[in-house]
Amino acid sequence: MQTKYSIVKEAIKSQILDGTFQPHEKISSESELMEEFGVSRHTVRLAIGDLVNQGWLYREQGAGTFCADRSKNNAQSMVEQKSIALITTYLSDYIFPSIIRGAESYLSKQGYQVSLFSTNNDHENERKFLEKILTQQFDGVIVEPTKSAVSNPNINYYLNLERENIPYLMINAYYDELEPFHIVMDDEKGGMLQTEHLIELGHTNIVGFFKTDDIQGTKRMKGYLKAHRKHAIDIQPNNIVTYNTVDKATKPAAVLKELLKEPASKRPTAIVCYNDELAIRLLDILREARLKVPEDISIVGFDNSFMADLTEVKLTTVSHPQSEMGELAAKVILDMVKKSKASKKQQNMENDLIRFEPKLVERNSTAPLSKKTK
Amino acid sequence: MQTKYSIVKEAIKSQILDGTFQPHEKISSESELMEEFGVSRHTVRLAIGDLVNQGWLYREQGAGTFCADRSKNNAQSMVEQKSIALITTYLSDYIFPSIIRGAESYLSKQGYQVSLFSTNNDHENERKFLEKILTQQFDGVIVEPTKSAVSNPNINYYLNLERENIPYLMINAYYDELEPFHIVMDDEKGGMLQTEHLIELGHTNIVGFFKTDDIQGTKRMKGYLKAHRKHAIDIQPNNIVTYNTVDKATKPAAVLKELLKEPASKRPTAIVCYNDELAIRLLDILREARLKVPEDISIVGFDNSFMADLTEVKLTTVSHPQSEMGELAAKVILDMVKKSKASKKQQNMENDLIRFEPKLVERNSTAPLSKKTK
DNA sequence: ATAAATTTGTGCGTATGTATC
DNA sequence: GGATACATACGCACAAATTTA
Repeated sequence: MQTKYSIVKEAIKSQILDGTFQPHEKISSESELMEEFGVSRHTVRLAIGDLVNQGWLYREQGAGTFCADRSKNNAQSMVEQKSIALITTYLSDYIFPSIIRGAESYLSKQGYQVSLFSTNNDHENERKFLEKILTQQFDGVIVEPTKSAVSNPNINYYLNLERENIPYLMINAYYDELEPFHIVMDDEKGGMLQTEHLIELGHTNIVGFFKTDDIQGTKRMKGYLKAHRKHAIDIQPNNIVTYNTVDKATKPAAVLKELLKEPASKRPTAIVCYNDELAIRLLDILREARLKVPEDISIVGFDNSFMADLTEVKLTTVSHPQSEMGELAAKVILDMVKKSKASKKQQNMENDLIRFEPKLVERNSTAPLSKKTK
Repeated sequence: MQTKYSIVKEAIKSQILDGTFQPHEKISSESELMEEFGVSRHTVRLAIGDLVNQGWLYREQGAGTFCADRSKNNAQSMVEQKSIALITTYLSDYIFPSIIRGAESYLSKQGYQVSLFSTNNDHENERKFLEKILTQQFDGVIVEPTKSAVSNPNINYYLNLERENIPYLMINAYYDELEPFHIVMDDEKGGMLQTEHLIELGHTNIVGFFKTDDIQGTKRMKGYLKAHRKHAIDIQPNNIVTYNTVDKATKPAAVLKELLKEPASKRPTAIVCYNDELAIRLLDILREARLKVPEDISIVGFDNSFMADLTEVKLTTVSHPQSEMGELAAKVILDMVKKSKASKKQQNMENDLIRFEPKLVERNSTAPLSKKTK
């Protein structure tokens, strides 16, 4: 070892080994080392660069160069996996592909790999995947909660993620027990928008269909109720219909059929739907009943999915950021990953959530209450 | 990656992965690389330095820089990942989510992890992902080819997969140069089914729209031609319309508009579409032109996607196995993985493909040629 | 066999950009 | 906002090892 940079290298290494520099302690800056050893900055950087590559040091731009904590990943051989896990309820249906795409494309661009897990809204699957994620080493996890409105049996697995310092965040909804960072719609406001839009069009007999095993559905329902209260409109007893994942294909359609049997004066003149998927389903029922949308009955969807634009009657609906939400989730999780790697300890985000503002998207499935149905 | 040295780095890594540089072969000298990339020697050295540290290259003073033999250091802890990579063109659109779901659910059940990569039908992205897959260790790869009808610039990467004994298979289409195992529709027969159905309904002036930058489109077109020949029907010169991914949103719609300007006696009475997505798009055009489907004009889609059932006019279309195809692909790839692990040498499958039989799904977008348009 | 050319290794100076405190 | 520290990039010079004429 006679080269200047290896002299510097060895000197620094000694200082680490003899405890002059403790783990996470800042070492001298490059310019200080220049003076100290009487070499150029380039030479200092060569030495430090080698030590960084060998895991002795790590650099932080703007802050300094720090002694690494080598007690940790000794055997780990730094495979540089760079992968993020993405757990969603469904992956092929509805707006989920768009959300996933937003996340996938951003993460790909950043050189991360995306591993997909879909729970089919089943807690058992969620548990299996969390186990897998804990076993292998993922850098971070994006979760779309399974049945977020009911209590979650897998809380312990999430706590383990925290213990192992694997950052995670939730989208669309969150488990209340955990208070994780989450990115959601303002679903309550969305529900209000849907309902107020109809009220402003003159409707007072508005039936609402809400899926209540996830948190979005309960919040949208809350918005529906609030809108009625705000405009001092009584809600007909049969006008709130709740359903679950299991009966989503049958119950709302059946209930609507029943409601339509009422005489025209009593039956609802407008429908608020939990989402576009349901709205499209109900459109079929209305068509069968020979009711014209929006002349005879108005209907509002939620999520502004591709479906809203596909049918003959273009749906009035509420915007959902979809791929934008996915991309934001990707950005935030990478940020969390970076921070967790740097500090190796629990971080606290300034905010614990990001909320997207819903907007009403007016198309032609809603119209003012017409005379004949009055 | 915008820094110059990482551009150089990635470029060199690509050349290693695509086989330009074989193990122990000398790569270009630093001064050659300077000229080639138009950067300073310092930058070249940074790039090479990184790659040396990561084990891609080794340097010999006075002799040159050489490609390392990476097949050796597999001692690398063998984490028993059990993961499969899935490369598709799109992941959020159309029938792809269903295919992916079929594969994902099966692989999950078998304890495999699924990593998703979507190319957006761009060869450049496909290359990036193949590099990633070669770098990390995947057990197997399912590929949905990007622009399968045009020659593929990434053939070398697939050959490298074979060299490294990573099994792969293709779905929906395949690269002709490679003769990989593939699972496809019988697209030619599908095209015939579409066209014959219309011919049997009495149509003779049938316009066909085909996306010809993937192999499915060209095969479906072939089926369209065959059906005409079989029934000895001449094809009007303007009745074959081809388009590509880039102009799919504009060209077919514009061409159809032109065709509809013809007098009723000359204009087509039926349309064969490359897929349902296009059919839905064209339905909009027909609606604008105040033509009733199927009374005034018949239209046939392809793939039997969820879209076919969503619109006011339910599309007559050709079945696509979708999630079934995904699941089969998953089964086959696991089989190949098992075999490749057992024998450690090139396997030959008995068959080199599985072909799904298409079936016509009759709904109400097609009708017998009516008197008035005759 | 020797000299010349080539190629990597070491080292310095300088400038600009960007992140952090 | 300003100071500090690291990140990227270009230029030059000479040394040491190897190959080639």
